[in-house]
Amino acid sequence: MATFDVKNIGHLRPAISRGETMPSPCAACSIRHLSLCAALQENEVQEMAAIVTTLEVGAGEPLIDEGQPAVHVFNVTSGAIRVYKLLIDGRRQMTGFLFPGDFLGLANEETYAYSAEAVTASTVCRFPRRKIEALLIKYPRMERRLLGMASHELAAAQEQMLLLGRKNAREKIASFLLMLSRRAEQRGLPADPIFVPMSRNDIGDYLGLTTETVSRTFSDLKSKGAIELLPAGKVRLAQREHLEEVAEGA
Amino acid sequence: MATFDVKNIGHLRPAISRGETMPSPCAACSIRHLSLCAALQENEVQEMAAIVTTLEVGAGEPLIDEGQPAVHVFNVTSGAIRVYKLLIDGRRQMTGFLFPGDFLGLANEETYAYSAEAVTASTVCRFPRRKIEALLIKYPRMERRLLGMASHELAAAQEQMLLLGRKNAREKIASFLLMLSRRAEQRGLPADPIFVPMSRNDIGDYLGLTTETVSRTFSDLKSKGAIELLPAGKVRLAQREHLEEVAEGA
DNA sequence: CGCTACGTTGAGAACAATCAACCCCGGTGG
DNA sequence: CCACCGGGGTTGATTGTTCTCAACGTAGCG
Repeated sequence: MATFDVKNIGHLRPAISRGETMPSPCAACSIRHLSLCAALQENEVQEMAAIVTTLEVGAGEPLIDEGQPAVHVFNVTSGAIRVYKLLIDGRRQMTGFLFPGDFLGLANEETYAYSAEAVTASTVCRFPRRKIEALLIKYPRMERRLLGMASHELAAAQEQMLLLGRKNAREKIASFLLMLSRRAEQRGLPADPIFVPMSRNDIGDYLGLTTETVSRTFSDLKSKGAIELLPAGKVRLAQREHLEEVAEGA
Repeated sequence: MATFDVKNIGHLRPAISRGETMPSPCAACSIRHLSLCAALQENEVQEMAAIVTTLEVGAGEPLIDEGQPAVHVFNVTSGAIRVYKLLIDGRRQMTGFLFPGDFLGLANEETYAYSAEAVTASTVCRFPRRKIEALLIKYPRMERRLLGMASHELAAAQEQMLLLGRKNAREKIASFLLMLSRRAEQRGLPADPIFVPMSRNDIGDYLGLTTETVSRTFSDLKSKGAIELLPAGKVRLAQREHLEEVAEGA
């Protein structure tokens, strides 16, 4: 047990600190085309680089705590982040899994409305919210990009509501696997043997199911030949067409 | 059965047409402070008025069909609108109920990702999407307001995911009634005897329940004295504190 | 080498869905 | 005028999917 860590802060290790003396991490950012920074021109990237801090977050470590002052926004650059809300008795609903390029921390209120933790060891770019807001005013193109990302997220949230409210366990799992596949593809990773870094419990909390039901449903899909469970958390979508049909409720 | 109506179009009756010859409907708009137009100054309101069409939509009539080209955006000015997505076998998930001031039609893609219908007779302001986009570029303040509305909606969507994935029937109904109460209050209506214009079936499709479960849960809350069912779709929240606790999962 | 976290599988329970009957009300047409 | 019809709501009986509780296997790690 660490002895001198400030709670929820000490684990966040700056990997590369403020931009001025170091080479800009943004210039070489490999996922910029996916991120908020896609909207930026060269000189604007400089301004972002000047206010960014690159952080490493270990597996399971918190990044955001619901209810805390919303002083930072983040951009995921590697790894996977889980975002969730809790009921007071501890029931948890994952509202999303974030991958490189995804944005995190948008808040209307003065406090975060959700919590976020690393699923696997991850790196994120952290920006002071106030400074980002100033940049948004200065560069409307960036604000437009952010609006685009927000409305994209909104569409995804509505799709997830359809899943949570109206799909059964098998349809939920099929939808989930296909979602991971599509997002991997967007990032230039293989669309078929997909990497599933999160636990059965995490998946359950994302889909409104229990660990056991997730496990049973995986087993069921496997026994029917629709998927194959490979070592190291990889899953092969052996019958993608079939999975698509199941996911749509056909 | 109407004989000459163009399908899904004929029922949309322009109440007041384009702004130029008519007195601007926007100038007297009573819910402007709640709407996108809250961000506008007098001369900017003129520009909105120039591109707006005010429509009346009868109870049950469609406003948006999922998959159709997203050529308009809307602002609700009276009544109530239901927004939903369907699975191919007909299962329906309501993604929201919209009331005066709420915005509708934001789309990243070229087509709508959801459908929308009037719950009760309603009026909406309709704007050509292209022209609104031009105004957003011209007036960044308006774009900022829209981003604020989008991130507010995103927070609401996450709250709804928590409800759909992790709350039981009683908690869902309690949350729903309190949501209606808060939104009525925001609009200057009484927060307590609330008006519930939508059917049990609509409520079920919003909460991920069946009609029967919604009805039973209402009856149950009534028998426990938590609510009172008044005539004309009004509901009294007799024990608001208790409902709050139930809704939070306490 | 044991501990813990995670995953799987089984048995039984529970909550909500399904199927069904009935009521009430408003609209329509005989 | 009134009988009929259809939609919405309520309630009951039964079913079924998922949850809960439990046991056990396995892999990683101190």
